[in-house]
Amino acid sequence: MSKTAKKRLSNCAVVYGLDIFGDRWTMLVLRDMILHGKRRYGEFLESEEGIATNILADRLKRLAAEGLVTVSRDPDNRRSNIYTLTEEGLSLMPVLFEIMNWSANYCELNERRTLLVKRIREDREGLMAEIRAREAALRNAA
Amino acid sequence: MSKTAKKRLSNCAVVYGLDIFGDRWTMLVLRDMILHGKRRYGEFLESEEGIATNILADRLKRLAAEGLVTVSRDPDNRRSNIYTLTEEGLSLMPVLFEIMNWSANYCELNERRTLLVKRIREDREGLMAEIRAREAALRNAA
DNA sequence: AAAATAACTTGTAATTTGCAAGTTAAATTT
DNA sequence: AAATTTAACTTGCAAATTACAAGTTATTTT
Repeated sequence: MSKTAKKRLSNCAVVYGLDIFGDRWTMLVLRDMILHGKRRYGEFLESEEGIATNILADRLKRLAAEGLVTVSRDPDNRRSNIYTLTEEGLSLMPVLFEIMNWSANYCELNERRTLLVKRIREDREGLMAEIRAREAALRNAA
Repeated sequence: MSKTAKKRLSNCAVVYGLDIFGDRWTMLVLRDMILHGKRRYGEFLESEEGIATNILADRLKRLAAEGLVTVSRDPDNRRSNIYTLTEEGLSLMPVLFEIMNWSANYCELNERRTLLVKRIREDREGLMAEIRAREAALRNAA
């Protein structure tokens, strides 16, 4: 039995979640999709953390395999893939926001990020609704 | 500049948090401390995921270095170290609970774990208060 | 004094990550 | 139509990390 399958059988919610999205690079891709609306391979490459191309390809493949994103060809530019968050992916927003909320107590953020954390703390539901509306609009435009 | 220092300067709250506690084994140690009240090296080794001894030692050292736990000698058995959550460590409960909440939508849990998630969803503040009271009692007993 | 316990450390094989160059399909330019 | 550029990867390989198994050290128990 593969390591992944064995771990799935542990039946622990923390293990389950960590195996699906807990990887550092996976979380950063999800951040870029959720917070910045990024959808294309090249956009993820532009993030300041400098992810390697083989790692990005691998993580996108895993996200799709796990059902957190869907992949489709851009009909206007068939060289491009478009990655879109599913409901399962979007429902990770609370996890992402709690990570940010915690970190904001302990690290120094620039003004833009400080405002984002303020919004998470004061109007988290509103922010989530905005992000969902943005994703719905993107899906309908396709 | 070391990789860790370089990443700290990214000033992103998600990166910051992931670098401190995002590692899979670190999260599992935190789970054992928060949910199960584990405090000793041998107790962490007993978890069903089967962490390697060198990895456990490394993660406990990092948690202490980052200020999420403190280490002290058990005065009654000086072979033992006692690991205790700090406020910084305890304040990760929302992150842990959101991971569990998310996972419970997608994986099958046994009855005990299902009840725990139910409690997180229905009385998260009560559960957090209980855990904090337990940790305070442990600190006072020392 | 000898044996057992608790918490590691060490050496090393296996696996993963990350770098840099290369490949393929599709679009654009010449 | 051919050549070049673009977008998204794949590949080979070095470096780093993980995990296994045995060993070490300090302390307690017998």
